[in-house]
Amino acid sequence: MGRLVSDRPPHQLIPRREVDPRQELPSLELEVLERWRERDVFAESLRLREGAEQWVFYEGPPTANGPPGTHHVLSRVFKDIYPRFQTMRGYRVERKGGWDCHGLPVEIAVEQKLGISSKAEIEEKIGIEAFNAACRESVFAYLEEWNRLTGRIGFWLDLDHAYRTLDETYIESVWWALAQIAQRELLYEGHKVVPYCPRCETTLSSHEVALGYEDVVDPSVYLKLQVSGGEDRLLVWTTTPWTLPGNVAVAVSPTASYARVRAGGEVLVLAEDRVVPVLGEQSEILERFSGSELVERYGSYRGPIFAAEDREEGELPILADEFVTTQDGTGIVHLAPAFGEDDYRVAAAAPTVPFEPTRAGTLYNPVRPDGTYDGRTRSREGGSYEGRFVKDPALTEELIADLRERNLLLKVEEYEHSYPHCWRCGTPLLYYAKPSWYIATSRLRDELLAANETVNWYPPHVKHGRFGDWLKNNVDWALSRERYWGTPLPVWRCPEGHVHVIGSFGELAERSGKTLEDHHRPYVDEVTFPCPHTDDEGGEPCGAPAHRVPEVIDVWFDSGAMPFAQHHFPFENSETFEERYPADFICEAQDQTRGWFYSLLAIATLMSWPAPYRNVVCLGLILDEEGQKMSKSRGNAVEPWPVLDSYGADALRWYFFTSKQPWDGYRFSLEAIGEGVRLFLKQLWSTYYFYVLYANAAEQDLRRGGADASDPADLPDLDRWALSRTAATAELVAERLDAYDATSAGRAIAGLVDELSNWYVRRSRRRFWDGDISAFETLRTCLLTVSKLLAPFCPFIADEIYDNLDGSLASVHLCDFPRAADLAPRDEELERAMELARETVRLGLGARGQAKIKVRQPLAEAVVVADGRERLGIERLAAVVREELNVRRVRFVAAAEELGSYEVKPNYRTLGPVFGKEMPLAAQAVAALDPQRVAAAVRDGGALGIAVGGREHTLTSDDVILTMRAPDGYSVEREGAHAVALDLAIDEDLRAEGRAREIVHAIQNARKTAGLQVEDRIELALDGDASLLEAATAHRDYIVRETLAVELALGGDAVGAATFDYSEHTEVDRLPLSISLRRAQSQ
RNA sequence: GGGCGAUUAGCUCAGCCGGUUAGAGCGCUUCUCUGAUAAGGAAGAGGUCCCUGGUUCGAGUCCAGGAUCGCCCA
Repeated sequence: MGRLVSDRPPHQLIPRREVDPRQELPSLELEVLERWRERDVFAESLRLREGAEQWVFYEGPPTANGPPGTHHVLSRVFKDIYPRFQTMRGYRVERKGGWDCHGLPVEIAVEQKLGISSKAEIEEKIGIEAFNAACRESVFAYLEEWNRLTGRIGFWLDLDHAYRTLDETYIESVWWALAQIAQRELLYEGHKVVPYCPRCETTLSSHEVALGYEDVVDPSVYLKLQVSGGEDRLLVWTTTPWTLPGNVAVAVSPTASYARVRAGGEVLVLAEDRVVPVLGEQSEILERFSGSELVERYGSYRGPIFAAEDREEGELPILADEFVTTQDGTGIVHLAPAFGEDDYRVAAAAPTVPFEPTRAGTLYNPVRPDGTYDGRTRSREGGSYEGRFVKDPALTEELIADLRERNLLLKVEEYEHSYPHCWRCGTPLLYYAKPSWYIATSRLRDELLAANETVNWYPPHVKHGRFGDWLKNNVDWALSRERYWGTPLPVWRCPEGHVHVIGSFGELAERSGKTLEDHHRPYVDEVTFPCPHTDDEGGEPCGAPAHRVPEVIDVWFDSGAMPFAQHHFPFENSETFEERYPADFICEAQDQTRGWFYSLLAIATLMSWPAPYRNVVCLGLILDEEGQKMSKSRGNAVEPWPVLDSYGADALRWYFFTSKQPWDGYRFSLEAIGEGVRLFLKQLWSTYYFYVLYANAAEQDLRRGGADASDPADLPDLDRWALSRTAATAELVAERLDAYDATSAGRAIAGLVDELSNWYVRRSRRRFWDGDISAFETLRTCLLTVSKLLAPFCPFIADEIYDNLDGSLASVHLCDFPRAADLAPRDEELERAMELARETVRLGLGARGQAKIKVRQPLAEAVVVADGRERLGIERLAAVVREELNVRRVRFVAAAEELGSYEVKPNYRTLGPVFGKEMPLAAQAVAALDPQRVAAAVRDGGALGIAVGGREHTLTSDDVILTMRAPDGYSVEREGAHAVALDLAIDEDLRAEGRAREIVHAIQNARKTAGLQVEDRIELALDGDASLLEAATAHRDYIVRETLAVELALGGDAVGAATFDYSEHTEVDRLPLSISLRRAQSQ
């Protein structure tokens, strides 16, 4: 941060400290962090807005049981920028942190640490109490690192009062919500078909399933099931014959084509595509019809396939559903809702199947949790399969033999496929319906969709795309998990089956007479109370002992409850909750569409509240430079700390904000971060450094000048231009940030900094050297405005600049965001004029380049072709053009005839809609006009008509585009309607001035080589070619002034090299020149 | 298999309501300027706007189909 200049009384234009032009940004950031801490800036920024209208942010809680990665930095900086912006706009933006504490990932981490891998081991070896204690500890293993990173990247979040989903208050709010849901009769016990290991008796996560795929050979069984009321037989294919006792229906594809086929004296029905593969070339197709027609025609078949003591012979329905394909098998599948997810879904939806998912008892499942049949299924001879393991090959043989005996079997083949096995014990997994608690969200589908309509999504396509589709296809929320570390499901049930949902800890204590300090498992499992259920007439309560069901709840319910649970609503803080509902802004990665974005909306809708958020920013994925997903196993993950240490947080933030729209995902590139540092942060820093350097150098002048700001109207055009551009940028940045478009906003700031650095400062150097107060005022105002605009993006460098150039508040983050009213008024005329002047300079430099004449060589005249307003604009800034092009005069020519002739083209954009199909003819008509007449007419506002297809049209100036044609014999650069020509004649006078400038340039280089400071005065002697000395004599004052020479000796006699510290021989214009100089002793 | 998104210069990205010679930055080549700036300026090389159809007077832009990549879901 440079040394503090403390002996200096404060003056508005004089910075507090000097600045290191080569400042390392990461170390600067650490100092700024320290300053924030000392001045308690974050808390102060909240205090400052006390009583102001709230702008609400919800933190989606991460889990702290692993280290934070680069993708977390991404979401955290986006969670930071908008709250900072809105705070500066005057809102009060509380930023309560949060931690997601429960769930399977935590349990798995603990299992690994303890060296166990099954539920049995948890319950028997470790015990739930010890296991959960370990989880509680493990979940915050990386809390320190999370907090450190959060601070380091400048994410202002209230970590001291972060909510935690494991807190008692949090759990109680969740229970309350579930009790509300139960009261609306939206909570029910059904089944969920899950991958299940019958040996471990445990459900496997999809990740675990993926671990255990193996290629196996299973029997592939073709069944022929006789339709009701006819002899035709449906050909049904399955590779899991053990599921046939659970069969309740068959399904076909509604759209596929099916065929009746005569084969071996029977008529079989199967998908037309499958006739040849299954039955061979010889089969005779009798008839074809679609799946829907098949359903209509047959309706049902004779079942059940295996007799059971609780099932009667009768008819089972044929259903149609899209999930059935004709890629293999027969295009007809059997449905056993207990053993297949599709089966379950289709059976549940069909009114003809006596199965209602919300009534647990209606699911037909003849297999026990250990993978053996219960006593119900009967063989052909009436024997029982009780106790037989369903995947036992011997049993499979018996089942097949039984089918064959009953003439239900067409054939058996072997089928090789990839099938999931338990990664722990190798047992083939069963898809098996496990009892599970659901929330009937599908009944609220319309409400969910309506709530979604009130939300602004960024990017917008998520609303009716990914998220809207998900809501449209909503299925009931499978809420329960047969695990340990989670919010216990507050459902108690008595042996009679009466269910009671507890809505508060107080209620539980009252009913049970027990008070718990920790409502996690296993403690809560031990609490019982007499069942309060009464029958419909009232009367005596049931009174049987009610025990809690063993499940915990889905962690997504935890985090989705955060709008109220973080405040322990409704038990306390009702007002706080109501003030902070809904959120104005949330932001997470796009994978949260089915996660937090959904759980928030679903719970709010279940509570009959409006949508819990108004604006959602969905971030994309971070890929590596090759476009590959970052992963630890692949070793291509970029860790945040090294990036922060070498480039800094501002650099990383800037990259995320401005390199592209965040929802498109990133190809993470250190090079791109470095580019942002070089082209933006360093450019800003050196502009700032320039100001500080010269303000300190011109201290005396600035003090004399007083601190009164000049009247903007009196400022030079260049100043007014810089201020106007700054105001324009401020307007745009606020507008873009309001639209959650940090990318465009940031790029606009970068554009402004570039204009300040490469145009304003470049054009104003001399004024700063001369101590021109209005230049200092202007640049300071622009830099301070930039620092405020930039504060939400790069909070560190912004704060440093503000603190040094102003510092009247403790931090830039306590300032108001720049408003139009506080800034100089826009002067759009001037902005356009400057644009033209810069264009003119560009063309002029091009002309110089073509003529190969260096810019240092002055020329007599630049001839600019411009007319009307353009001419006025450029004329206003002629001094700028003159200096930049190093010409003595700028002359304007209005008519281009002097430099060339016009060419006229039609403007398709305006003429197209008028002429439509006739457009090509109209274009021809325009091209046929005499360009000079068109130019004249347009200039004088005269009218010019064309006639096309019998239609007259009067051309306006917008309807034609006039361009310059190449002239002959001039050095001219043209673009569009502008052209610049240079007078290339160099007389003696110009030559001498050019040489004087070359000499100055050579002396400046010599000064630099000699190691002198910018402000050092010198004694100087020049010798060499006579014509150079002549030029030096002619421009003596100029040379003395530019090189800060207190003495200038010319010619050989004057040079006694020994008395100079530094001396060199060089060439100017290929003529010899020797330069000798030394620092002047006194000034 | 379904849904969503992406595809523009060697690289990273802009490109508005469809308008006729598609832009910027980086990188490369040549030149140039410079006492804040590892910067700036000029010129050059570099494009089948993924492909195929369609709509239109006119398509990078709108529509359909396809390809490739990514994500989500099966």
